[in-house]
Amino acid sequence: MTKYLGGNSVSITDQNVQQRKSVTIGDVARHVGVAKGTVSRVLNNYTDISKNTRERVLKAVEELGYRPSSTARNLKRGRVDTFGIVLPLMPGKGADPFLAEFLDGMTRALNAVDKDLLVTTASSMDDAVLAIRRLISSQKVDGFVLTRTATNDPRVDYLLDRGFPFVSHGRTARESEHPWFDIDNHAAFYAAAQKVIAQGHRRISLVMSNPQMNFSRLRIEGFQQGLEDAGLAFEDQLIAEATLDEPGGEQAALQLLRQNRPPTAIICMTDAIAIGVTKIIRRHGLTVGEDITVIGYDGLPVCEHFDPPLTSFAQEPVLAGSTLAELLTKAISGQPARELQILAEAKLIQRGSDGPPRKTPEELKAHLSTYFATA
Amino acid sequence: MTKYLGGNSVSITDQNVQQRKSVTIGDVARHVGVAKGTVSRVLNNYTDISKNTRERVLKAVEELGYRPSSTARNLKRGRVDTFGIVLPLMPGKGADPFLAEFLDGMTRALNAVDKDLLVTTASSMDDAVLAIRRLISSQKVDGFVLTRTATNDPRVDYLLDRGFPFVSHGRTARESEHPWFDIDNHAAFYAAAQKVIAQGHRRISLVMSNPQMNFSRLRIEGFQQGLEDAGLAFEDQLIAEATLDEPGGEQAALQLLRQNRPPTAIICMTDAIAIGVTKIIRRHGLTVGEDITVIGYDGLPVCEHFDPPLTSFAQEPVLAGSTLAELLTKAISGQPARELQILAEAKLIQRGSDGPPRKTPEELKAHLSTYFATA
DNA sequence: GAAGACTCCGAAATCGGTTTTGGAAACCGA
DNA sequence: TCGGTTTCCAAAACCGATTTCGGAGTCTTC
Repeated sequence: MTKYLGGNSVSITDQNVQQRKSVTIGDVARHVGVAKGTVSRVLNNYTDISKNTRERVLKAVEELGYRPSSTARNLKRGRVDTFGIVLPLMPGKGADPFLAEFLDGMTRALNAVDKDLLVTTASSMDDAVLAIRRLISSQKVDGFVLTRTATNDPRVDYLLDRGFPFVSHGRTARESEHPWFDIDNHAAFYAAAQKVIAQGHRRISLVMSNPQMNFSRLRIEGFQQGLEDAGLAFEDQLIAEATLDEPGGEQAALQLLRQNRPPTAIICMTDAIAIGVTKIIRRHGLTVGEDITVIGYDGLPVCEHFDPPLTSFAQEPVLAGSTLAELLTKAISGQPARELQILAEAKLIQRGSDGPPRKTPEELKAHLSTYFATA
Repeated sequence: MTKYLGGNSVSITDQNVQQRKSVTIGDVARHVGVAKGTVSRVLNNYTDISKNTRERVLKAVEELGYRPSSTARNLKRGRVDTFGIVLPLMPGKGADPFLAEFLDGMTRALNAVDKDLLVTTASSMDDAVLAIRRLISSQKVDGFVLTRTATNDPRVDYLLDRGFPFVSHGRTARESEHPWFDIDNHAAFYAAAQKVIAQGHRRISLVMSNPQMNFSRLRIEGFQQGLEDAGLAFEDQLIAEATLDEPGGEQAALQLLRQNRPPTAIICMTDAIAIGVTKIIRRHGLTVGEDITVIGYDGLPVCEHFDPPLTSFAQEPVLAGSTLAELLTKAISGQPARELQILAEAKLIQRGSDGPPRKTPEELKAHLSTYFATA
């Protein structure tokens, strides 16, 4: 499986030997002929330093290439200028396609205020709490960014109880008590429902995921509200629950298409689910965007190149990351939580997978029954 | 675009006030009635501690919930038990779909040895070097993991010159001087070439990317070798260069299909390129896997659900991450670089996008010319 | 029973910064 | 000229751990 290669190599040990000790504040002080404290005060912009001394110190800092050791500084200051993020590992598959951009947004914002990001992973909520506890007690971070927040989130409970600063990506049951950034899921699914209704659809399905997740619940409620405001009933049989991946979408689609009066529009909780749904529809000889409308959510870049390109809602992961970083920075500096709660709107990206219904539910059924008979 | 919501909130300031100072080694020592040094020795498993004292100290540690401050420990120890990774942000789009799993592999391996991972991003090599320099001089990390290595990589040069420990994901021009983990790209593309030749293909294209990237060069050479060992010529006109994304694949495919004798098999440097190629082929009324064979590389999960599912090479991102973390740990502990170089094989995942040629190049041309005439 | 070895642990130095304390020199007003 | 400010900086304390040094007992050993 794996093999080892040799090579004429300089060992790391040799490298370490080369690595002369780095210059300290004492070196700078000695070089200028002042006390360590004076150098420190210059670098931290204290005002009680004469112009002359300041310049001499700065010159020496430049010459010697001095950079303060963050470790030493942190020890005295009692903070580490580092934020933590515990990435939730999806049980099965389905990596987060926005992760890189999200991290980019965060680190970019953090760089601007000279902070860094410590990343770790966890495959369950309990693991996540454990990881958080470890990082707090060893004092490796000043605050946390929580993603994939659940309505009742043990991480939130733990951090609030402990009084440790954090921000969440997504609201929670205790949203009034902490800073957060969220997308208005309710509004998005309300808009989606209204949109397909305006196109003429009357039998509209929702493929939802476990409503325990906060975003899931809000999307469901938005959808329901959208139907009701248009005078349509929220029929249980038009709702399918699915796991957050393609197979989930496939299963859900099968369930929906087997009904007596299949839906002419299917709104999906995620793009991954929409992909699964699309696949099943196509496999039954129907055309997505004409026979059946499919709308996703996430705005995955890859869906743009599908056939037909998937109509979906866009997120802005870079913005989310940078916003969260800024919120956390402010929270740590003492700003109250209620001033640090931001709700952003999702944008519908209209592509090719939606359109007015071309067939009635009955016509769909007639078409489909031939397929199910042979299958 | 965004709006702000209020809420009855407990401010973070209040949270901070709650947060009583954490227990230090001095508290433990006082509680037991020993010196700080003794507590430290117990916790670091020194042997010159009596069983009795050890137990009393451990009990107190347990009772008080003491966890050493990593900051203070690091200051004295001169290392921070943290590795850095600078994620390259792809210029345009195309986030790394394996990032989450890769990070998971790394952090999992690091957790096992009680270390952490500091992440930052950079959108160019120069930025990356700058970020590395900043992290080194402020002593925030003990070593680096480099990804997306280039043959002549300024990060490698910088780190080798500075004698700072690192491992690279992918080999470089100076591969003998540092630890690395790599996939045998040469062998994979050699295998791909041999495979389609065995299926009966004789006009075989390669869609390559900028050969300045190390992996790119190796794949090209492997492909070339595969052809030559089968007695086939490496024809320049059968080679197309593309950017590492779908549009790149589309452009390259157009170029290849316009030729007088179009290829019956197209081997692509990445799955993203293969997706673009597939799209163009289908758009010209041809069937992938029958009329034209397409093979990708990366084993993107999403390609499994394509139509037809894309034949590709699998990576194991979790393994890559954990291996790199272990290599770096060993490198820092002084093991020579030549013992820390691991080459792993890629696995071909056979799916539906390849098969024996059904049309000759001439037949393809005949079919295509009608398309190009009308287009 | 004295010398030497061994066991166990207290005291203090140390890491590299920040912050407090206090004092010398300059300045200022009366 | 003298007390009172100001200005500027040296010295030392401090953050919380690790590590060195050395010493008080105890145990061998001849």
